[in-house]
Amino acid sequence: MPHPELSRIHREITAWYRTHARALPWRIESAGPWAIMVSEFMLQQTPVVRVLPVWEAWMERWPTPAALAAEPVAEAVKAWGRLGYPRRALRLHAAAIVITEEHDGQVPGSPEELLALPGVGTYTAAAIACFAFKVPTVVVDTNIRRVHARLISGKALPEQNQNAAELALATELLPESSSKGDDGTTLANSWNIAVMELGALVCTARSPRCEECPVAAQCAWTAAGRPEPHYKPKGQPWHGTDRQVRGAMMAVLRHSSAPVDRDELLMVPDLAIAASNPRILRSARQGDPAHEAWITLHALPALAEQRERALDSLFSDGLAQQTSLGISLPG
DNA sequence: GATGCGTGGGC
DNA sequence: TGCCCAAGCAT
Repeated sequence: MPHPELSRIHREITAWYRTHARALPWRIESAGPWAIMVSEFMLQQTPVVRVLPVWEAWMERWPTPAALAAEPVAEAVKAWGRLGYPRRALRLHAAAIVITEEHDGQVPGSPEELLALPGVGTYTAAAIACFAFKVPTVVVDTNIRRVHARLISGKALPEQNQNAAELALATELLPESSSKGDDGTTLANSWNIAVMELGALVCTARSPRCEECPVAAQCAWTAAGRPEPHYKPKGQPWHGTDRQVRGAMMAVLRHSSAPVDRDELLMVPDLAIAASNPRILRSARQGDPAHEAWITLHALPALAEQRERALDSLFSDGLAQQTSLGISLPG
């Protein structure tokens, strides 16, 4: 059933967005589909403040998909820096190649075509279509899910896994796109970005700023007395995991101009041994990021077997390759 | 559908 | 300090 005050909620949240939205560079008028697509890849599980400088450098260096596609994928991985989840850099590069070869260098505008690109899933396809091409499609991300859970369903948090009911709810809540603005924007486009921003700035996961919320009076969660979550989010282990070792190995590879010897990557955790290693000594200048990466890797108390496993997973993900000269980022 | 996948900041 | 979280995707 439709929410009794839905059109009021549409107005309140989109009006709030117009006065409170952050001025992000991929939101300005001149930001094209590629700029938006790059931002969406980087923003997958990574906060805006950390994306900003990397996005600026990326767009400066690769202003078009073809520019990125023309470079070895290792350059993309290095430029990705410390954003995390470096597989995203591989996929963005791969997507740039597909766009260059199959879409005449232009980011496609339909959710279906976007979905076929590497690294583009349901959310990213919808987001690019909505924000870059003004397609009035349903967008569902973690912010939007949380706002819906509170505002409509009266719960502190959405379910741990997105389900069909959430998609159905998001579809019901999407405004009609009967009238278009001068730039082709419909209320549906504005609604999607506005709800996301509300979730990011006000209706946050922890310590929501309900006193600043434009729809606090309509909020089912507030009306219910803001009950606690009905489940405990399960934290991801980090210390001592393969992921930690992978991350440290990737940092070494990013900073290595030459291929790295396999035995050095797998060297047993021992700072004394590491510090006496000729390669590491060579980079032992003060503040040298390459040296820092080596020290970090060899300070990890990881078993030899675990290091083998981590390295194998880098190979199978395509983040590292074995050449006759040693291990390096993929060509 | 449950897992694995980085990184760093905030509380 | 340790834990939680951040515009998900692929398998």
